[in-house]
Amino acid sequence: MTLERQVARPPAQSRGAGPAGQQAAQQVRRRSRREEILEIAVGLFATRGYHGVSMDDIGAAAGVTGPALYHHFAGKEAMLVAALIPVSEQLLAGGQARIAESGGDPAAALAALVDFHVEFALANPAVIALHLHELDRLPEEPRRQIRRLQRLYVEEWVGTLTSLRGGELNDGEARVLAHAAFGLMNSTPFLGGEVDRVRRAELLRAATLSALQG
Amino acid sequence: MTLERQVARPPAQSRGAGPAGQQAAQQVRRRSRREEILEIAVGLFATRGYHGVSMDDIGAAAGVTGPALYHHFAGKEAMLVAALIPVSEQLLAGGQARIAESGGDPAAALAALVDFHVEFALANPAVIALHLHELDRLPEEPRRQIRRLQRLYVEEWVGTLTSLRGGELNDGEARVLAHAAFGLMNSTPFLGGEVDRVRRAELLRAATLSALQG
DNA sequence: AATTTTACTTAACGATCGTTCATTATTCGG
DNA sequence: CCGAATAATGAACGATCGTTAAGTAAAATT
Repeated sequence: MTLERQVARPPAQSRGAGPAGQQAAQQVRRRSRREEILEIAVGLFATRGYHGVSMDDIGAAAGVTGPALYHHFAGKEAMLVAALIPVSEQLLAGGQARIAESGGDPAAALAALVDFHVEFALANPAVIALHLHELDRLPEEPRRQIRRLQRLYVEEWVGTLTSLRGGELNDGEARVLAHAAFGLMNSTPFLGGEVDRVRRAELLRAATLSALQG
Repeated sequence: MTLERQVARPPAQSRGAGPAGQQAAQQVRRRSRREEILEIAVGLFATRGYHGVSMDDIGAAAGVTGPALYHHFAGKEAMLVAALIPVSEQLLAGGQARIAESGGDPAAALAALVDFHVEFALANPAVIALHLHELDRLPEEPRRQIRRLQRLYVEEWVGTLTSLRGGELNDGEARVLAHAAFGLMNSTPFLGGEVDRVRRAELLRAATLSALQG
């Protein structure tokens, strides 16, 4: 009843419990333990919701107790922030880079944006879901920072769309279409297998481009 | 510190506290109190998450204390079920009706489905958001029932899509596109005003049809 | 007018949660 | 070999949560 926790972390016990943590200390610690725990927490948050997961749950999934997490994160909210901020930054940076590489051609920029976002969503379904669902669980300060990054990313899309269809769309309408495109491309975490990943990317790319080009 | 709750329910005090609940007892109870409370709860669930809202919160928003809610619902989970089941039923029934009215023409059926879903999403943004985010917070029994209804609704779309593009799409691929279309059309709760509702519906309809017709 | 029903209140319960604390074991630089 | 640093443990805290229970007052019913 009290000690049925260490389920994850395959060979485990390299720290703490076991008699000795001997071999391959550098290889096994390929990623810092902090990032390892963060990835586990993101998965739990994504499937059961931020409030639906306790610190003990996260610890158990990582092979430790709940309080042990406080050696890596200031608290539960800090884990959510640490998961969400890099996503917003990567999306914004990636979007800006794709536009810059398109040399002023709006059609090429849009295609590059769609390509980038579809790949990102397929590669990080859990974080995308978190970003969509759990942003409001954060306190003012970090939430505003994330929303600022999100807004900048959206504006990259809005600018590209108005360059392409400025005659028929004002900024507000382009924003509606941008969010619609995100909804379309971010639908990918909601379906497991059944269709090959490459084919799925192809379908989503084509559908998004059709939706945005009128 | 103890009695700062009755904020909502405009004239209020027709029951309980006040000296007398005199006029228009039939008109004011246009909807049953149960549905009134349910609508308030859905709004809170949608914006702050199921676990982010307490029974006391819901009660306070409805002008009563938390335990008073147990006269209308068996518990918190029962409120979520009562909110989600009718949505699934209405979507399925509406989708089947639109297809039946299209007399075997797949193109007309798809247009009718898109029209119906866009109108539904624009009319019920909070319930749509709930349906997307909080389904996993339910216990097995009602969750399975809702998922069954959802699946049947999706299959209506899949059938229509394969009738229309059967040469290029198998069932799994059509399912990916159907979910993508839902993501697109359900993006509407994520943007307040700025664009007129009629125009928004027009943009979403056109984008969805373009996305699905290849 | 008496009685049942409905809607609500306050108080309290057991459980769970995020977090802190004191302690212990392991790793590593000098 | 020693001592600081790191990582984790079990116990415990205050707070909050969903829920139950007992009692009250107005509305509906008879």
